[in-house]
Amino acid sequence: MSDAQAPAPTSRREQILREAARLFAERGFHGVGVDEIGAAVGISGPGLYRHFAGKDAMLAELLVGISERLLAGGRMRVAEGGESPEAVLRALIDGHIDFALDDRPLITLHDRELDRLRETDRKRVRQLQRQYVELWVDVVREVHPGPSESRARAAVHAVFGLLNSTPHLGRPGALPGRTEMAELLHGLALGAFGAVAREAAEDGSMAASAPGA
Amino acid sequence: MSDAQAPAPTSRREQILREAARLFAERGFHGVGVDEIGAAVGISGPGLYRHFAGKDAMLAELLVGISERLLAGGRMRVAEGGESPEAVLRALIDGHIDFALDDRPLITLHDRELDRLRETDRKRVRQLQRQYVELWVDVVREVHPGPSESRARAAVHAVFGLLNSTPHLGRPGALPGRTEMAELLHGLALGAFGAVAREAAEDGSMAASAPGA
DNA sequence: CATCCGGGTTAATGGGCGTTAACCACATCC
DNA sequence: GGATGTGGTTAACGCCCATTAACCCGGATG
Repeated sequence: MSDAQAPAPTSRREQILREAARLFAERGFHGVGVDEIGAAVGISGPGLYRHFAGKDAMLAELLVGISERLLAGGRMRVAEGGESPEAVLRALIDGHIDFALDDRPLITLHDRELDRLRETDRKRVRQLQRQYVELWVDVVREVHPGPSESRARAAVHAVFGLLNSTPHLGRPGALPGRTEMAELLHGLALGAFGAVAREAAEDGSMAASAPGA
Repeated sequence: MSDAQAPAPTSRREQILREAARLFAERGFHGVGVDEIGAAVGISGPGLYRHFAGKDAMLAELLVGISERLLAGGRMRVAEGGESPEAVLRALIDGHIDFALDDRPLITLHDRELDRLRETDRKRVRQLQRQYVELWVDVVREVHPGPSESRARAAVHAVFGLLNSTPHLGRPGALPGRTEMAELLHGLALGAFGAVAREAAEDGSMAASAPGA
């Protein structure tokens, strides 16, 4: 009915990438054999070389791809510009959460296997990541004008760690479902950012804030 | 026979472990060769086998070791029991931050290479981790009685991600120094935990979704 | 002095794995 | 209906690397 011979729909290549991402995330780049990746998509062994130059090329495409999509998504949300900086920040957070929850394996790879790339690809990924971070930093500083740039940057890194924590979950149903999880993460991230502002306001001394019990 | 155990403070074995941790964290377990580890401590190649049964044994000892130390530290702080649950939580946070900042490579390994362990070691590490998490969950719920247990657990996981974010830093001096960083992370973690309480207070329902079942 | 033995060394072994070679089947095009 | 190209297959090659073998040396031991 749909797609008959459209220019490369969702087949093979992407299927391979998806499975490779999952396997790499589970057992690490070096921990996965080419044969396993093949098996995961029904073909076996060197058949993959009809689609990719090699194992490295798969990883490179995955990492560059996700970095680009993250940055593009972020830029889009910033460009759309909500009614306020706060709205933009919330949009950034939600976008990142969607990524973390839906593309869990990719998020894992993103900060785990970067060093396995060829110099040139690695530089590209790093640059994209840096731009993404700076995007957040700008928005955060707009919302919370207090803290220094380096503080804001560190906070952004930390919140990324927080949002990306989903991959490290305990398997069973010991944790909330997706929508509740998204909502919770959103709140945690906002709370963290709020703290950096509050802290800067009070400065130095310990917070010890027992919020109106 | 004679147990002339030299009280050697930092002896070989530990030196090897430290270097192995650093290398594993940098390039992944499979990414670093036995020869490299040897070279890092001045001996070369199979000389390591005078100290360890094999490469796996090193990783196992590292992961079990860090998990035990984390849990022991946590238990100690809980046992000491500050003047209030809040104080205990702050102590837990500070302890974890010290770990994350001082034993960066180990923290990295901790959630990166767990699957490379033999079944038995892996189970042990998982159990230690779980106990550590539950320790936090109890304290958090004492401080913030609102949220459900699964929410609290997810929040703890997320805050771990936040606190462990230090390894993923950009290299240069684009980030605060150690003491400032510790203080900042402390504030972020508290802010995040505070948020989960506030959030639960506001909409107060929907917590009843029993997982699993 | 002879003997252990802890801690090293280099050389050999062996398996795993990425990649390449050689070959094949089918659809499409002219 | 033969040429062609696309997506597979299995077998072979070669490297990397963990582990083991065989040998060695300095210092306690006695």
